[in-house]
Amino acid sequence: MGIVERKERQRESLRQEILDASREILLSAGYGQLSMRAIANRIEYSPTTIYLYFKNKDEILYHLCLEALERQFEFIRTAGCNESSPLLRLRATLRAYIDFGLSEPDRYQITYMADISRHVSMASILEHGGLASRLRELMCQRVNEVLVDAGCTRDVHTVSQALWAHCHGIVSLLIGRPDFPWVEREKLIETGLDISLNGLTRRGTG
Amino acid sequence: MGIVERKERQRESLRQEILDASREILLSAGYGQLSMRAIANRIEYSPTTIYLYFKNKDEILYHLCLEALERQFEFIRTAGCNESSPLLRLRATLRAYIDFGLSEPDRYQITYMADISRHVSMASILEHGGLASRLRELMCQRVNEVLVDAGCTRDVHTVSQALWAHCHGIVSLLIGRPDFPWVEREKLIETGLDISLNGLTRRGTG
Amino acid sequence: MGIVERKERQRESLRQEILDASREILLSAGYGQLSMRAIANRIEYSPTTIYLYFKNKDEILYHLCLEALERQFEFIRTAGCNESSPLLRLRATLRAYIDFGLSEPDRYQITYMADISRHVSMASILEHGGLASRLRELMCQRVNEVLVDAGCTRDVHTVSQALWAHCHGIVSLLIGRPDFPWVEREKLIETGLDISLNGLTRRGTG
Amino acid sequence: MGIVERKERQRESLRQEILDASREILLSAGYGQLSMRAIANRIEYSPTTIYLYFKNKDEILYHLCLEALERQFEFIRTAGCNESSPLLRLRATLRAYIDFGLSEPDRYQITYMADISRHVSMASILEHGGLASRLRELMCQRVNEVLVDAGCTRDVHTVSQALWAHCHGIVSLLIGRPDFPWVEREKLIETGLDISLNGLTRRGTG
DNA sequence: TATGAATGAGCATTCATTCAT
DNA sequence: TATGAATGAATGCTCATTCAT
Repeated sequence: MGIVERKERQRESLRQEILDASREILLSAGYGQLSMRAIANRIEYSPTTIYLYFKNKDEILYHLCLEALERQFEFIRTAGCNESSPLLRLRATLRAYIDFGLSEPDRYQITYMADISRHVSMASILEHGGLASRLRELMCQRVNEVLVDAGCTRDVHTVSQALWAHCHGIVSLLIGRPDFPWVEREKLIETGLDISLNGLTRRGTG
Repeated sequence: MGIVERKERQRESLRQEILDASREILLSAGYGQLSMRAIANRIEYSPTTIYLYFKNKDEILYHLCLEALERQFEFIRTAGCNESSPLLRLRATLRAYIDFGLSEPDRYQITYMADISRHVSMASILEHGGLASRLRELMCQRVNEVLVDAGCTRDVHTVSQALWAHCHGIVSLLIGRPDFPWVEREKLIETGLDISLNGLTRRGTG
Repeated sequence: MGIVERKERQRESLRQEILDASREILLSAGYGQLSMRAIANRIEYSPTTIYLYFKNKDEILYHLCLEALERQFEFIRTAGCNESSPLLRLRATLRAYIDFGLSEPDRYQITYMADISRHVSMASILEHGGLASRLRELMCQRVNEVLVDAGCTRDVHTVSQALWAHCHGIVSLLIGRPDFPWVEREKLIETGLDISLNGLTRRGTG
Repeated sequence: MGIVERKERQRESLRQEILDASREILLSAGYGQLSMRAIANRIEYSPTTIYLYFKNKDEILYHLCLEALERQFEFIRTAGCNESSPLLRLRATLRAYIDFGLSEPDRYQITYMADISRHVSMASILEHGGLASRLRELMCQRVNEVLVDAGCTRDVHTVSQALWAHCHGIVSLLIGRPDFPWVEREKLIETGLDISLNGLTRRGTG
């Protein structure tokens, strides 16, 4: 049955090539340039061939989102497991979130592209396999540990969302504005995390 | 010379109508729907007419960005001037940044839309009239006051950029993910600011 | 206002050219070959131009049907008015029906093309201006005169429909099977009418 | 040799399935929907397989026509053989023609579909096995009997063609315009035959 | 016998833009 | 100032067919 398997692998491989090509176009040239022809061009197949692997353009977008989310979850899931304190575990998780965005900027952005969410039911993706909610739970758990440990009474969901926002802000600006005169990237990230995490366990002003 | 002036005013008025129509389409339907015909339809003129006011579509986008930036600057500039302490002034400034984004989401997003920045030289916009740098300076000044006041030795640019990122994260997520189960908006914002500003003047972990 | 009128005429003229070209393609090459490109080719304009005159392909088909029906009605309406007897008037009307089909075979066939009726609401066309019902009424009236005159008790609607069918049979076969070894056309038509009309006023077998 | 025979039978069986599927699509959805993929879908084989049984789409159409004609001939051939008079035999033959069209509208229409005759050499079909000419001869023979019997001097070919046209008119209208407010079908058909046959043996006006 | 992979040609339609008026 | 006419280029998608297996 080696033949069947080889064919299977070939098929999967081209399918992945299509997704890769699409992602590359999406990020390098924008949603407006993501045409079936452009994809075909890049993978050096005819446009028709794409339809043998995906029903239509929207399905490509759907799987692009799905795949991006899966990668993100996998990347972040195990981060900080071995850290000794709740705060370090949380910090490692946030850092992993940022690192994923910076190391796979195309995949990161895809899940935030407005044009895509108009063509793909983001809801259906976000709930697929509970990926999104599992990520959210992971974050809440890490935050909760810290709050408990510090005897802090803040609402865990509020804090989680705020921290998510902070990290998203850093990633999306660094990715989206590459020409801006940023300070040294590592310093910016660590300072950002410092500020957020220092402030987390201290009595607030508001 | 009243006639010339009136004509000038009329001209300016239609020009503004075009920009308004474009911005509305951009936000309600997305960049993909922003066609010259769609704009023409909305202002109830022929598509050709638009070319009398703007050289081409990209020029519309350019002025859309410009105008958005001006509004943003105007909105933020005076915020917090009357506050009594450096920290409150900074907080007011950051809050104004967030409030602008939430009250004029269309204008806010325009300056961050990836599709647009591909058609418009963002650099030229950002430097136009020094708007961007003036905003940056304002922010740095506010941050500097706080750092000095607190005897904190952090780099002012690093902190400024981190805070900007935090605020941008909050705004862009709230705008971009309206369906997400956010905690109460006011609470999220204030908690976010608390965390950032509390952490700012405290000795960090990193 | 001469300019406006000239423009109006030009516009109407190209619109008609489009319809003519479409009809010609339809009949010479079949529905399957009726593409916007083919039409454009024939009128020597770009495909895009067609959309300035018709909203889409279906609208072209719709107007093609409409126009064909109008022509047919106009052609048949006055036939036989001056004839001296009811029978001669009916015969003239039927003959006009056949003659229309043979002299404008393309227009005749359009209203019977199955593929078209799948894209155009035939009902809406048939009832437009009551053209179809007016034609039906005309026919029934002519038939009724004959039946009354001959003291024949047949149902007028049944007879009308049967006669219509007979004429349609002659036209559609002569048009649709040009290569068949038909007897001399004039003889066939007149014999067909003879048979139908002779039998009409005679007591039937069934 | 049983194996060979079984294979032969299997082959013939799939071949027939293809024709059946094609005919069904043709009538239910129209020529425009008759694609190789649609056929393949319906017979639950791959599109490629069809090419093992038919050289191409046109060949399918060709055999569809052929088969339809054979069925029609078979249906009509024996009609009226037992009738006692020439007129009743002719009437039974015409009635059979109409009944075939109404009971197998798909097969009937196929031989008259304009789109098909563009892809299939109708001439070659009509002469295949002399089916068409044998049908014509049958009709002429039936007509001739009547004319002789009635001492009528009309040309037998002219009359045959006229009667064929009459019957075709009835069938094609009833099939092609199912939504038209027809009088009761049986009555329409019998009246049509009455008129045609009554008029046949009576001295004409033309 | 049967099929999956692949493709070139074609389709209806939309868009930004130009031109003459 | 404003527009109607026109177009070339592009888009997503379908189809009949071929080829290697």
